[in-house]
Amino acid sequence: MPELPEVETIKNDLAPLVEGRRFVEVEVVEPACVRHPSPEDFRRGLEGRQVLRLGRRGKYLVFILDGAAMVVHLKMTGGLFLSPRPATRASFRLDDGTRLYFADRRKLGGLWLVADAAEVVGDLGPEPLEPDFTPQALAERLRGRKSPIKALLLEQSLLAGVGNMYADEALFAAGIHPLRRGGDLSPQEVEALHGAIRQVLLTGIDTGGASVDTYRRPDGSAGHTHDGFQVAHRRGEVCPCCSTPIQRLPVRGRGTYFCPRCQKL
DNA sequence: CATTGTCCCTGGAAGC
DNA sequence: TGCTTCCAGGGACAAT
Repeated sequence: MPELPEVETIKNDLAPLVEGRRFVEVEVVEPACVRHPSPEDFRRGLEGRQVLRLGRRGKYLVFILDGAAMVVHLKMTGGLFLSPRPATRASFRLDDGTRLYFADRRKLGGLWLVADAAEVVGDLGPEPLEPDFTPQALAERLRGRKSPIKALLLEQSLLAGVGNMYADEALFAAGIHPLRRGGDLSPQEVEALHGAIRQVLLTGIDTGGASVDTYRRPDGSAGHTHDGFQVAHRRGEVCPCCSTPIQRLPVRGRGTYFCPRCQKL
């Protein structure tokens, strides 16, 4: 399930292959995956367009083109690959013969072709790895919020790019119970959480992303981040710090893993 | 605006 | 064994 580190890894893998290249042929296999404009206009609008830069905003991958942007969201099971894959929903050929395949088993992901990427990613919160994401900025966004901190960390308008796995890892690293009210965290706890968020995301990028489900890098290889997970998706295992069994509890319908001893309510 | 619930989608797991 | 049901969860959207 691609979150910020997985999308960043895909971006870093693909950037040297696509930057400066031109789309020469686009095939839409599953029209429903094209969110804007119509599949036919998407194909026509993309062909001939040059990729100036490959970027990322939150969990969105952004192809910055000459006069437009193609935005990709992988949701749960989407991926971009350099060779044919099962469940390919769209494919792209570049002017040097490179091919890209957008595959997505569950069809939840989407593609957009827009004049300005902000039309799709405009409502996202701050980038957690940018300098403007400070402990104070996080505290300000949590102020007055009564929802469980776990639910708030998943709000992309509050903070861009954190998903279920990294939210659990960050809360564990900060020693904060997932059901604590966001607005009730002390300044010290907010600072610890801020540092933990950045640390787990940077570790994720360093280790190629977490292949707990269908996530693979563009060349088909798996990431290694999940090998280092402390609690996320470790159902039935024990806390690496105190050996207490890891608990799983649904928070707003999302499976949440934590250590009841290291993360007290 | 804040909060909560529903829906989309498919394959693997669990249950009968 | 074979069938049915449940569940995973990002995020848009609707309801309150």
